[in-house]
Formats: sequence, structure tokens, C-alpha cells
Amino acid sequence: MKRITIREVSEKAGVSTAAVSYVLNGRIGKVSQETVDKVRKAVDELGYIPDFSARSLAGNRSKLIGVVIPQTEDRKQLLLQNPFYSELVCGIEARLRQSGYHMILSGVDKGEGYLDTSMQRNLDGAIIMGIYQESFYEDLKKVRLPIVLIDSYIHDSYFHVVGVDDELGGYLATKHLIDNGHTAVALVTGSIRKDGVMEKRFLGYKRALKEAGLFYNPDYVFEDSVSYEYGQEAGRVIAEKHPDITAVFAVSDMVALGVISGLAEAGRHVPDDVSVIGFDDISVARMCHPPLTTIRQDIVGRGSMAAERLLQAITDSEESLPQEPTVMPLTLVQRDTVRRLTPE
Amino acid sequence: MKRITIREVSEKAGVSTAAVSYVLNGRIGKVSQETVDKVRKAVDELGYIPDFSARSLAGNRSKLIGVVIPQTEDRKQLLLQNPFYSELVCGIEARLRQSGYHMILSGVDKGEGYLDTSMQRNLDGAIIMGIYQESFYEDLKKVRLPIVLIDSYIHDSYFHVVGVDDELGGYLATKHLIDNGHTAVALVTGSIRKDGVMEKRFLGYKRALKEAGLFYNPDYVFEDSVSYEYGQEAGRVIAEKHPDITAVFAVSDMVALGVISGLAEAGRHVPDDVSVIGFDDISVARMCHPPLTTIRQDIVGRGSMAAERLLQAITDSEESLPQEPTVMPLTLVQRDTVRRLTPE
DNA sequence: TTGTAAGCGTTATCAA
DNA sequence: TTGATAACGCTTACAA
Repeated sequence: MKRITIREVSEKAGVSTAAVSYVLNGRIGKVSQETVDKVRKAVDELGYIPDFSARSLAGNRSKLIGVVIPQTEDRKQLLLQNPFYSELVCGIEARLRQSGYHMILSGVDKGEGYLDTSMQRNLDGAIIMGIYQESFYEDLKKVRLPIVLIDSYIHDSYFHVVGVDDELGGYLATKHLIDNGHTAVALVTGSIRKDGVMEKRFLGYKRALKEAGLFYNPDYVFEDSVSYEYGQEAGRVIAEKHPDITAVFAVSDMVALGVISGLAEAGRHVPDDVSVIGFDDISVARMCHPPLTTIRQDIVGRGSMAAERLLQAITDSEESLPQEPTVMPLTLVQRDTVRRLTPE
Repeated sequence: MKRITIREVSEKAGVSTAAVSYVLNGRIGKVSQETVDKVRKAVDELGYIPDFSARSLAGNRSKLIGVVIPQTEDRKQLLLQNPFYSELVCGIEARLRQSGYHMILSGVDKGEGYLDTSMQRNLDGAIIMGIYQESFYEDLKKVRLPIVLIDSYIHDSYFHVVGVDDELGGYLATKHLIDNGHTAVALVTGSIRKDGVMEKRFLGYKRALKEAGLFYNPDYVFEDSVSYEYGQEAGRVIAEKHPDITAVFAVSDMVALGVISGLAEAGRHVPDDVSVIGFDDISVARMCHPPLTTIRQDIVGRGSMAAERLLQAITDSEESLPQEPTVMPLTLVQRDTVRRLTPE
């Protein structure tokens, strides 16, 4: 299909290319209504489609947003299989497209940073999910690109952040278990790193324990990776080595599902033998059996919010520094995996 | 961050911009080894990063691939929540990135085609999932862009196709149920359209029935949408209105999960009361309870294969017509949702 | 083997 | 209000 250029439009309309460009970019006030009409007409008749590469090159915006999601541990694949990320991406894409932006979705290779991609593609902004090493963020700052972080407690006012109150979530989950009469509450979590999401949830877990006057027992925390497989393993261990544990707070729904499976393998059932609560409320949480009690965050909404803030930052001004982090709400969703221990 | 241009590199290296471009594009043979070395050195020292917009504009390739996935019914969101698509995307992205390509992931708005996007972005190719109206494909052809279709039985040699033998899959699934002694086998499916994936599986279902000398009973096919929710509904109906049905072939794992849930709601359990087999083997199939017996396709592999073929088509030649469709293998995965009816 | 220079489609500057 | 025209960074004839 032959490409119609702005020049052809200008000829057809009998005006200059500059005039066409103005009209196309809504620079009204710079051109007469008559010109606008002529151009519009020519654009329609010719079926003109702008070339974003040229726009981008001419120093304008690329209307391209980079979206980075973590990879599987073998670094071979995106972690998109994890519903948490795919739902986030859904929210982001919808919002971006609504404003005429496109999204380049990718992971970032081991060792590589994201600087190359952002420069190569003249990205207008980026949304980063997952946690990376310090240098990754430092690099990113060099590009002076509006950036929204999800999943990160990086303490740097350069970045926009759209998060949830993970500490509160951990607290709510644990408290719900305690409120149902459980006193031996395990935590199954990914590796707890300083200022990480896991640490916050862990802190919430401890706060709930403390508030209830319960003893914090390190033997009850199972820490490895946030994956279905590890959940399974932890479930088995709990079933076999810790018959005293009656409830588990799993740090994500995927982990919770694993725990339930591991428990079942060892012949212990949820919620009859042990109660389980998850975190996230991914869509399978209500599809599985039994439906999972969990701490719900509106993941899709969080995605659109991230896009929203990014778009805002892009249009607002080139140099407006981020405000406060946006904190999305969390709610407890009671389904069928928590059993009341002491009926009163 | 300041942009280093090819011109600066050329100055630093003491050669022409053309020479730099040649080296950058591996046009060896056009330049002396000495020049290559000088350029490489300058590139490294300066930290040169190419501008893909400029490349794209200069008539070269954009190294951008469009990936289209279907939307939810309300057309508000990508269907990425469906693990089938997210796994596909994982496979695609990994393969593309390996070759230095990026992927623009998007849905396509109601009424809108994809022609605009492909022209705007100077896409080098596209991978289309889902089914669209005729005009969508016609438009696409106009752009003369290599295109890989997944999920489509469009009969047009312009397009590359990476599929599975859905008829065979339907046959295998149904046969497995029959082999286990079931004679009243229901089919729960999305809407059966001519030359669609659903029709093929339906045909396989009928073939297995016929081969076993079983009567095809239209009352046993539940046709609506391929979603968890519809599966649930069908499951309920089967439990309440069709106590004679002992086995269900669900046209996708998500649907199967729904069926199991609907059945359970009505007090009927899988596999004790009724057997269920799914299709796809999405990752939750082995995580749910009980683990789902299903027809496995290597979804991620199919994604990389699609990318592979596209890349091939892009480099091969500008005008090579697609060969045969690539057909990915299908295998039966026996887990715990099918019970043997007549022990022998 | 190398360098010069003409595009590629837009935007933006600056006269008119 | 308008319209030439110079960037933008790169590729690629064509000349040297």
C-alpha cells in the first residue's frame, strides 16, 4: 500500500505542508477555518495515515510507552503467565490505547538495562514492574523519561509509584485468620528483602500477631520464592512437619494455590484441616476449588492507574517531579478457604 | 541523556557516516577491517545507541512487530487474562527479543482495523490471534506485510498459519472419554462457526462418537461462549437436567474449570460423578483440584514458532508466499478428572 | 574501499 | 495566516 505523505495532502489541499501539520496537530488558531476544512477534506479523500517514525524523528513524541515485566527465573520468558502481571498489562494497554499510545511489552535481559530500548525507540515513558538492581534505576534516570514503578518501594522521588499498602494487606490477612480463632499462623513468602513488597507483608503479619498478643515464631515462616511450586513444597512441609499449624497466610494467590495443593497431597484439606488466605485476588482465585479467601487489590485498575499517571506526567510538563505515590485500596474477600476455629 | 549520532561516531573514528552505517549493519565486505575496528572502538567509547525511528524512516526496517490479541466481550480489555493468550505472548516475545525485535501488543478497537497501526508504526510484520471479520484480513493484505495467524482457519495463502489439528484434538479428547467407558458424552463449546476452531473440535467429537458406534445427540452439545462463566452454567445445567451424562469434553481448559465448578455447585463431583476433559493444558490445568486431564498443546512453543515463522518470512524475501501451515503437535495428558467407568 | 549527498515524512523556525 | 526550508538520524546510491 502506497504511503500518502503530508506533502501530497498539502498539494491536494492547495496549502503548505506546514499548514497540514498544524491542522493534524490541532494547532488551531494558527490556521484559518478554511484551511482546516480543506486539509481535513484532503486527508479523508487521500486516506492519509501519519508516519510515527517521522514524527518521532522530528523531535516530537513517539507515542510509544515501554512496559517492562519480570521474567521467569531461567530468564527465558516473561512472567506474563502470572495472572498478576497479565491483569496489570490489560489495564495498562486499555488506558494507553484510549489515548492513542502504543505499548512495547518486553522483559529485560540479564545484565542488560533498559536504557538502550528507551533510546532506540524514543519512548515517551515507561512502566516498570518487578524489582531490579540499583544500577537499572540509575540508568533509567539518565534518560530523563517519565517512569512509573509498580511493585517497588524504591525511595527516589524521581519515579512515580502506583502501589498498595502491603503492610496493611499483610496485617489484614493475618488478622482475619486470628479473628477466626487461629493462633498458629504460618507465613509462606518469597524472599524477604529490605524494602521489598514481601518485607512489608511480613511486617504486617508480625504486627497482627503482636497486636493479638501472639508469639512470633520464626519456624512458622516459610521463605523462598513466590511461585506455585514453592507454595506446594511449603504445603507439604507444613502438613508433614507442622501439624500444629492451623492457618496459612500465603503472600500471593498463586502461592496459596500451591499451598493448598501441597497440603492436599499430604492428605490435609482446606479449610477443614487448615485455613489458607492469599493475596491479590487474581481471577483464578474465584475459579478454583474451594474459592480462595484473599486480600483483593484491583489489579486491572492499578494498571490503568499506572498508565493514567504516566500519561499525566508526559503531558503535564517535561520536568514535573512526581508527587506522592498513589496507593490503591485493599479489601478482604471472604470465600471458602478460611474456617472459624472457635465458634463463639 | 544526550543522543550520540552516527555523525559523531564517524568523526571520532575518522571515517564517513556511510562507513559507520555499513559497519553497524554488518555490511562487511564493503569496508576494510581497519575501518571496522575504528568504528567499533568509537561506538563503544561514545556509547552510541541507534535511533530506530530514523532507521525506520530511512526505509529500512523498524524491527517492530505488531501482536494483536482479542478483547473481552465488552471490548474494554485485552483477553490476556486468558492464560492461553498470555502463554502465547510469552513465547512470541522471547523469540522476537532474541532477534532484536520489539513487540507492540494491542487489541483492536471495535470497527477499527489494524491497517492504521501497521502503517503508522512501519511494522515489519504482525502476529494476529483471534478471529475477525473478513474486511479485517482484506485490509491487512493491502499493507503487504508478512502476517502470521494463530487460531484461524482462514483459507488464504497470503497468510502464514501456525495451528494445531483441532479436529484431531477433539477426536482424541472424546475418544479418551469413550475408551474409559463413557457413552453419554457432552460437549461444552463456544459458538460453532464455519471453519472456526470450535467447529473443528466439534467435528472431532462427532468422529469419535461415530467411530465408536455412538449416537450423536444434539442435546448433549452446549454451545455458547468459551469462558469460565459459561462452563459453569453448562455444568449446572448438566447436573440438574442431564443426570444421564457421565462425561464432558470442554473445548478449553478454562471452560472445563467452569464446568467442574458448576457441577460441584450442584453437588456433583469430578471425577466420581462425572468425568471432564479439557483442551490446551494451560498452566492452571495442573494447579487446580483435581488436576485436569486435557489435550495438551505446547502453547508457549506455538508462540515462538509463530514468531520464528514471521521472522523467517521477513528476512527470506519480500515476496515469498507462505508455505503450508505449521501444525503443532497435540498430546493427551492424563490427570485426575477422568474416571474409568467399566473396569475390565 | 571510501566519502558525498540525496532522500525518508514530520515538525518547527522564520520570513513574508 | 501562511509557506519555504532547515533540521531530525539514518541508509544507500553514486562518485571518487
